[in-house]
Amino acid sequence: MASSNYDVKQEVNDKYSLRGRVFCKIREDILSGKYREHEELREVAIGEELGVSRTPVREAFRQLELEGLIQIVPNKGAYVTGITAKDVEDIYMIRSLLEGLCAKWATDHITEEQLEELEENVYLADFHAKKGHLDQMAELDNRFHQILYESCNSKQLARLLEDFHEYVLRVRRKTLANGGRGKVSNDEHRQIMEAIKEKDKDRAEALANRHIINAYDNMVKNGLYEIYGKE
Amino acid sequence: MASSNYDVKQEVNDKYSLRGRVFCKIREDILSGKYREHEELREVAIGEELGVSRTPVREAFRQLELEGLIQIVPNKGAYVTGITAKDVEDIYMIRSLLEGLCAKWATDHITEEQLEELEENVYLADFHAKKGHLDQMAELDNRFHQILYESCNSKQLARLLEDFHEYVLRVRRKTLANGGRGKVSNDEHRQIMEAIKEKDKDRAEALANRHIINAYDNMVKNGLYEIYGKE
DNA sequence: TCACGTATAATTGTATACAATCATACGATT
DNA sequence: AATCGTATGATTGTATACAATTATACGTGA
Repeated sequence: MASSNYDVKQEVNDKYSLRGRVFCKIREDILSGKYREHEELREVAIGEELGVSRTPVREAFRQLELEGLIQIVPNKGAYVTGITAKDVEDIYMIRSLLEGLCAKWATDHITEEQLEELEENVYLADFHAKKGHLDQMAELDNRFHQILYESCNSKQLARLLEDFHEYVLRVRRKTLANGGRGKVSNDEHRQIMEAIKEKDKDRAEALANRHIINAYDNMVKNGLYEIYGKE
Repeated sequence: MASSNYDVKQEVNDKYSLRGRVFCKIREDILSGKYREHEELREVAIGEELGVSRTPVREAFRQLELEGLIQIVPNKGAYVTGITAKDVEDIYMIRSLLEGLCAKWATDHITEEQLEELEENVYLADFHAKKGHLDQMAELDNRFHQILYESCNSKQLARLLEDFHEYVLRVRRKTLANGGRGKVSNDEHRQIMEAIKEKDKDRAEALANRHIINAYDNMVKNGLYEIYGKE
């Protein structure tokens, strides 16, 4: 599962280079929760763990800082950024608008192949929802949105949404594992897919908008973001 | 003028440290057009120019890559990213939505002081518009939007908008220097300010939306983005 | 003349060494 | 006992050295 989540960065940051590997590894460790919020990351420790010197680690840190995953205090250290409840709410509201725009643009630019993959995705997800296969559901959900990003014909928007998508991974993973939402979420995917298929871009936009808001509401309803600080 | 544009990054990247200075300097040189699109940036050359070694330069490169200003090809080099006409269009459309959201949120959270500074800003800009003071107009325009970013009560949204705001600086600067738009733009600022003052968040959102679209339309109308490639 | 391969130079990638800064602990002074 | 100052250790910041990779130039062969 992790593979598809981080592949996204390959273009800008090929993970087969040392630096790329270091970057991806630290990022994965943060997103997976291995490094906790406000934890201090030491250059040598991480370097030794990954078998590299401080240099690649430092460069990875600079990037992670700009991604917002860590915060570097000059001459002091690097600390894992805490995501507050407010941050999560903001990001979902922003994402709602952007996913809507993405769906609208995708309606104009999606290819036959991409549309078919969307249909297949929804169909498969239906199956896994019935079976209760949470990992596959998460994977398919990722892929559904990824297809839309790819088909919106905008590198700028795609880059932005990919960043957000990953940023809330810590939260989102827990959300999908929650009862019922997987099925409902996929129904919303189907509606979005059908709107795009019928070239109704305004409906696609509105549905995508709603889809993200619903995901957020569901998260709040289940108190899933109490895990984050109130600050 | 440059000072206020780059101050924004101070928080994440204090410019009084060596690395911060290097980062800001290179960024400024790219935004100002000193380094042209697709130009290759060599670590030693820039290091010598700034009187530092390759290490801080490399770290700055990593950040600039993530900001989208340069692209690093492994084992080859760092190249200034070209902004295409399509990129500019996309960014304005995205910004339109986000500036709208920002204005909406600002309506709820703006303080008396911030509102007063907005009023003062609009009043002053009116004066400079009549006098044809383009530099001051640009400065006030930056500040107007910056105040909104600060008053929207969302670090996430503010960070995003600040990034975009800077990203299109190369374009925007030319736009404002264009006849008439300065005055019209400030009129739109006034309307937005008044909507916020009257706590009409939906109107503020719609006006802010429109404000960015208008800026873009004006740019297109004047053929100002022909300077970028068509790719 | 053109194509290919090798050698050399240039540039980036990584590791290490040293300098500067910050945190901690201990002791002196009040 | 509490507080301040200093000393020591730990950590980051920067510079440099070396390795790996890539680009260029030249020469050889067809």
